[in-house]
Amino acid sequence: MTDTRDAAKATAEGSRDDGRGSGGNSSSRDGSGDVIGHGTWLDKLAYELVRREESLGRDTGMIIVESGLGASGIPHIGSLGDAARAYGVKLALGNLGYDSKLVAYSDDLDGLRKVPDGLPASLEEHLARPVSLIPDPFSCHDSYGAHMSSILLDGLDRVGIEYEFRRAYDTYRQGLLRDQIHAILCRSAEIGEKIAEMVGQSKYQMSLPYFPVCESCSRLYTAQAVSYDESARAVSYECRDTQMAGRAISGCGHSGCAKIDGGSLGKLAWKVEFAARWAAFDVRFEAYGKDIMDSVRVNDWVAEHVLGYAPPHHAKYEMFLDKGGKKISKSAGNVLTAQRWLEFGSPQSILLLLYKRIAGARELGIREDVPSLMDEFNELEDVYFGRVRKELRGNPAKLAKARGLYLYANLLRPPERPGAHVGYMLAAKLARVYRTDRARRVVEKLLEYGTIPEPSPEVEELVRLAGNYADEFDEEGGSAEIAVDDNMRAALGSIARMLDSGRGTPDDIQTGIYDAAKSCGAQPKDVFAALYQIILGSRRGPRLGPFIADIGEARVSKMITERVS
RNA sequence: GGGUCUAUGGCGCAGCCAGGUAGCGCUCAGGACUCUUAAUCCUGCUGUCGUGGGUUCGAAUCCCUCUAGACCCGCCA
Repeated sequence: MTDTRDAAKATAEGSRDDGRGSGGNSSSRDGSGDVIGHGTWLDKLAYELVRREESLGRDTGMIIVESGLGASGIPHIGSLGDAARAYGVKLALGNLGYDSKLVAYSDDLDGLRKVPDGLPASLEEHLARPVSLIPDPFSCHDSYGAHMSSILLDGLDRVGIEYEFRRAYDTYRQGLLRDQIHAILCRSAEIGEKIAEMVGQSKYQMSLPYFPVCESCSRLYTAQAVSYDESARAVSYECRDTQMAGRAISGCGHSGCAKIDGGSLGKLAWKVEFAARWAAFDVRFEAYGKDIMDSVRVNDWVAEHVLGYAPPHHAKYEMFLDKGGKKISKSAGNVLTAQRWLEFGSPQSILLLLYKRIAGARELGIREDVPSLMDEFNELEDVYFGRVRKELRGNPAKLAKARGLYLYANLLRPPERPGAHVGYMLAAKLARVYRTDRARRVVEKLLEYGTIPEPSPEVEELVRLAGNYADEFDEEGGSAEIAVDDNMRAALGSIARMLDSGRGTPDDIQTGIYDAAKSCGAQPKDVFAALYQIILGSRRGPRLGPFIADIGEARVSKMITERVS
């Protein structure tokens, strides 16, 4: 890594940012080189990309990064990840001094191959039709495809990602890919051979890598392109029965001729479509999931050798898995959408998840990951604002990376000062106790504890999120066992009676508990622990006197009685 | 058949993609503090960083081998 000082770096130095993140740009002590940008994988990727563009001699005036959005199923958090990471590269490029923008491209001309679980079976009749021609089963958008895309776009909007939206439907209708389609179809035989050689798929040795939409029944895939007329720039096809996702789909028998310039509807096969788009839109970066690795390899070859366009720089990522280690399915049952995450976690927590790293698989669950990412964001904020954790002190590269990660999680627009840091689980626990008038009462408690100096909208938002978490993932803590011996029983009984008399100040209650424990020969420590167990389901908790006064003496008395008798 | 990822104290994980003292959370055990701010603090659980090689002054980290598990692709897009 001795070659990291060059023009790109110099440009990066010149760019003005917040003035803090660049503080880590000093040599690391092993002398292996300077930190690039903000020291994260995004910066490294952007740097590599720029170097490559320069060696290719391409213009870097406006670098397009692209993300493809599936529109055939409910978009899960992995789809958001593809776009968010591409946007991260755009930000890193900007930080290095290059203009860049994200194109979000909806594959809304893809055919519906399978009705996702949880959606009406009436969609069956539309199988193999382009999703942009299928009516929206929820009747709120122009089409099925538009409905699905809108869910993802809403997610992007809510985390603050900016993009230029494009659709396959418009792209083909406007004939934007006509030259690329022509070039590909003219050399389809050679491409078919190459695909067979590269990935073992023999299909395109027999048929053209282009799917017209049958003008009679408006289905894709059944309409099989049999020949291409180079001068007319049209494919002739026959609509035949075919197999799709393991089931038979009937063709209508229609024979037709489809122009490739937008006059007729149709699309390229995936194995060659990316290449056409990259060349037409001048895409310089596109991330991809490992499930389409083969397609990307073929597309790279097609771009390079058929279209004469050096393919974009890539980054491969693993799928997000759910906690069982299964791929997150697109069926409605367990889809982890951005919207669902945002019920419990902040936009920054989602971005932190996606920007933290790209390599490696990860199992993802809201219950486990939202609290830790929410807290991790606070830790990074502390690092960024100078309360450096000691293990980072001796390592400038890692310090820069931590700060950089914070910056990206804020989309490079960090706040002026750190927010109030409240542990997520603490907020959730308090929210679990105070279910009515939650925001006000939890904030009151936090003030009382000295956790926060004053109420703020951010804290209220945290309470709202943590409250949703508490409601959704309510741990029935009452099930834990308490060792109740005779002394303990007597003490708890005595406390219950005291609470029933109901005239205690918080201090009276606190003292009363202690006295009851001692007079019954029980360890106060154990009695307190038992009470926490009964009330909160945990071994510890807030100071009990004020706490019990807060939630109601009668209620606590009842909880004790129910538990001990 | 092809490919990718994962393997780190009792449990769960971070660190790896930019090599530099093996860390965090939880749990458990013991101790300090004669009622506890969500108490706090101390100590311990003696980690062959899956195996075997290689590169390096130095490897959990980079390269190769092997083992086990998971996932993806297999003529759908």
